[in-house]
Amino acid sequence: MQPVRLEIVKQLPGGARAGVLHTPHGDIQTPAFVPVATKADIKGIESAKFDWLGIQTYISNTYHLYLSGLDAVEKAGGLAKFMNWNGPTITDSGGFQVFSLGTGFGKKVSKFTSAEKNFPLQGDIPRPSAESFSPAFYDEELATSHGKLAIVDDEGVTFTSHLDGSLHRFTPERSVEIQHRLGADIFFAFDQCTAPTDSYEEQKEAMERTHAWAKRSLQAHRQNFEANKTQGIYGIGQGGQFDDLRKESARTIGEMGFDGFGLGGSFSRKYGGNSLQSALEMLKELPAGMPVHGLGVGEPEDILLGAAHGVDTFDCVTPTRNGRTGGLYTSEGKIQIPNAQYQYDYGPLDEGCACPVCKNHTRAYVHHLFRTHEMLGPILASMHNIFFLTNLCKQIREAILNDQFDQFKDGFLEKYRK
RNA sequence: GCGUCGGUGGUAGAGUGGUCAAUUACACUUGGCUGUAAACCAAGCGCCCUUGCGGCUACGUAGGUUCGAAUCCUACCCGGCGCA
Repeated sequence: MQPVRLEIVKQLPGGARAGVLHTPHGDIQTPAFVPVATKADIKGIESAKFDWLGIQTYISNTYHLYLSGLDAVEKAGGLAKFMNWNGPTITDSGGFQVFSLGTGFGKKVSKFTSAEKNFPLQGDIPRPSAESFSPAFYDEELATSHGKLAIVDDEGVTFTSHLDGSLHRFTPERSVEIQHRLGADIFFAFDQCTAPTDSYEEQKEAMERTHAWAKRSLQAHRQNFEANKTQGIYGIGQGGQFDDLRKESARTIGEMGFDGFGLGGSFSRKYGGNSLQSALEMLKELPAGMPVHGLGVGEPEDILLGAAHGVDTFDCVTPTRNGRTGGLYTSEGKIQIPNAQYQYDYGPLDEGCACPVCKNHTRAYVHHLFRTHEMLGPILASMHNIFFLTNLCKQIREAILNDQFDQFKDGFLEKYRK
């Protein structure tokens, strides 16, 4: 019996579907929004409040927990127990950090043949073979800030810790091993993330490397008998904004035998255009019934778009990062609660919102908390935002079940976009 | 009363003859945030306009020295401290 399985309750002709994602630690009603708990916490919100906010599961990060806390998590009995959470958990592979700390961070990226370089690898870090050091990436800004390097080669990734500049190395096998130790119900294969602005050649290279890493990640997982019974592994597809690459990637990953599929890439506007639409082309190429997760998809419009195509789960930092920095989601679009206009606004954060924050507090109060730099401000804002997105998914699910998805979507967007 | 130190933009506080409409921080105004190097980042922040290495008014008040003053001199006003 596979540990992770999607039960499709209803699927519309257009692709949108409502289902139940079964995991060893419980079911997830889909579509579902998955808050990000990078370092074993949804920033500012303890697990006891998760139910209250409609949180069914969350996703933590391999890279961050590897750098600090891995042993403590493992000794506690895994991510969920460590956080005193009795539901399903997910971990991301760390592939995004390679992108975020490497080529995606800053714009000055130059290539060189790293086989010529003599890296000061320490301790028991396995040195990659010279022939595997094909064109790699060197980030000048990172090198400047740490005096070190961020490198991708075919075997894996050598990187410097953003915390202390120390040198580390991830391979697909290493990422899987760490994720086994974290023990989440669902985890992701190690991949190479790209930016929408990357060229066709760069996307193709990253996609092919991701495929090779996916195969190795899957193999590393299947070889672990215990982990196979208790954890499901999702493969990640890449391809940027190029439909042919996306389809090829989906077919390749789709037939490898993963328990689920992740839409990879970065959908942030700061890296260029929006490649989400291209990524959604992947769904048509996947095996029927395979659960699909949208990695880093978290703007309401994007969740609606993804759900319309059949994406089952979405994770994103948007509710917590926006919330922490003063941005609130409302049914009439995003607002900046610290702005002067809310100083004497004694209405709820969002009219009609059923979240615990809106029931108990006013815009004027949250505005005041931000102005005075009280930590409760970012916390309340994050809570409201998370509820907004989990509730959006809940409404999407109900709309699908009631054959009213299109009406709901159009109605929501019309109001949201003002 | 005498002596002494000081009065700079919303606040604190730099500057002590030209490169000063004035460093910096905070405050204020606004924008951004999509698998979290993020309780963050960015822009603006005297007035005017045909927005320009533009004009005008500004560093307690009033004069003065100087080609040129927030910066030097004089008087006055105000404040801290010390002595009477």
